[in-house]
Amino acid sequence: MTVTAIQELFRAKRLKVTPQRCAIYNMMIHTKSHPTAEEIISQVKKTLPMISLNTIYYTLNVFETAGLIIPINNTHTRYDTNLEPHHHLICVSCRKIEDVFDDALNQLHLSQKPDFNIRSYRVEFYGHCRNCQKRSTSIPEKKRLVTTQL
Amino acid sequence: MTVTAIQELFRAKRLKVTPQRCAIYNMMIHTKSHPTAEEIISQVKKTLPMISLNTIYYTLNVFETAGLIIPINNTHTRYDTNLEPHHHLICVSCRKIEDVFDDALNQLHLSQKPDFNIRSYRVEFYGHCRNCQKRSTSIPEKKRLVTTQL
DNA sequence: CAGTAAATAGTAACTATTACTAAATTGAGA
DNA sequence: TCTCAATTTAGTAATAGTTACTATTTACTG
Repeated sequence: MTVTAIQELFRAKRLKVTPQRCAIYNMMIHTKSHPTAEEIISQVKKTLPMISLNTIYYTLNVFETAGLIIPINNTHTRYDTNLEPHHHLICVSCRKIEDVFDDALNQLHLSQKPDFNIRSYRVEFYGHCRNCQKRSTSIPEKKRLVTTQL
Repeated sequence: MTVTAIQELFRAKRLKVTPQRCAIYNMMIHTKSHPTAEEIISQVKKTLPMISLNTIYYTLNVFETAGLIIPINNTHTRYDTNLEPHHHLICVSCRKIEDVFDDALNQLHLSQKPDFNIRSYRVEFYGHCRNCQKRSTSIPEKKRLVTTQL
């Protein structure tokens, strides 16, 4: 993805095009790992030395709200005693986690990666729950509101 | 699951049987949600008022290492720009996240829950990577070592 | 029962993230 | 192109989830 393609993507999402945003997104799509905020800033600082962690978090929030990225983890660690394959519906807006029990999903196999000793697995569906579909853009649990439509 | 069954489970895993552990595990398997440490302690305090958050975290760590629970989230939020269905191998020991691209896994469907507007999904496989299988019990990224075998 | 290794709970520290805000920058319209 | 309003940036400070350290207590082994 070229820099101009990134700019077009931002404009399509009604996001302002700033050097910081371009650098952050450019870094993120060119890394194979799933970077943390710290990993992002350490890379981006090579081209934008003055960038703050604050901007990283703000921008990640904007990207997430715009549907450009998905956070894999989340602040509050949640624990599950059910080790059987079962699955989760995660509302990206209000963060609620709902269980799903589905036979077809309980029989997944992974032929590749034989050297990885798999203990369990789960499927996470990301989307908007019934409530958050009504409220459309609101983000109840996160206080900082970003007025970008999804 | 009865209290004696819990005690037997602990002994089978070579964990010491303490009132705190029994109360924590008992609370966790009797809740449908995926409780956070805060939610756990607020419940457990009803029977063990003196229990500390410290013990909650220590015990959760023990349970996790023993393979009794799986944390759904994690401290460092990781971000992913790849919104296409793709998947992750997560080492429960060293926390490394590896990508998996598998055609069969990219065609999952969820018939139930029609009121949840799904944007994307992913499969997470939990287990031990090649390196951590050798080292068996070590937990590189977490500093507090729990000498419980898996 | 006695000895020992692990567990508990308290205090303090750490660290990822968010809040607040003044200054700078972007994009839309004149 | 210039101006202006609204957003974005980056700094400092605060918050909150989690971990570190440690003295005391408790649970298991023999």
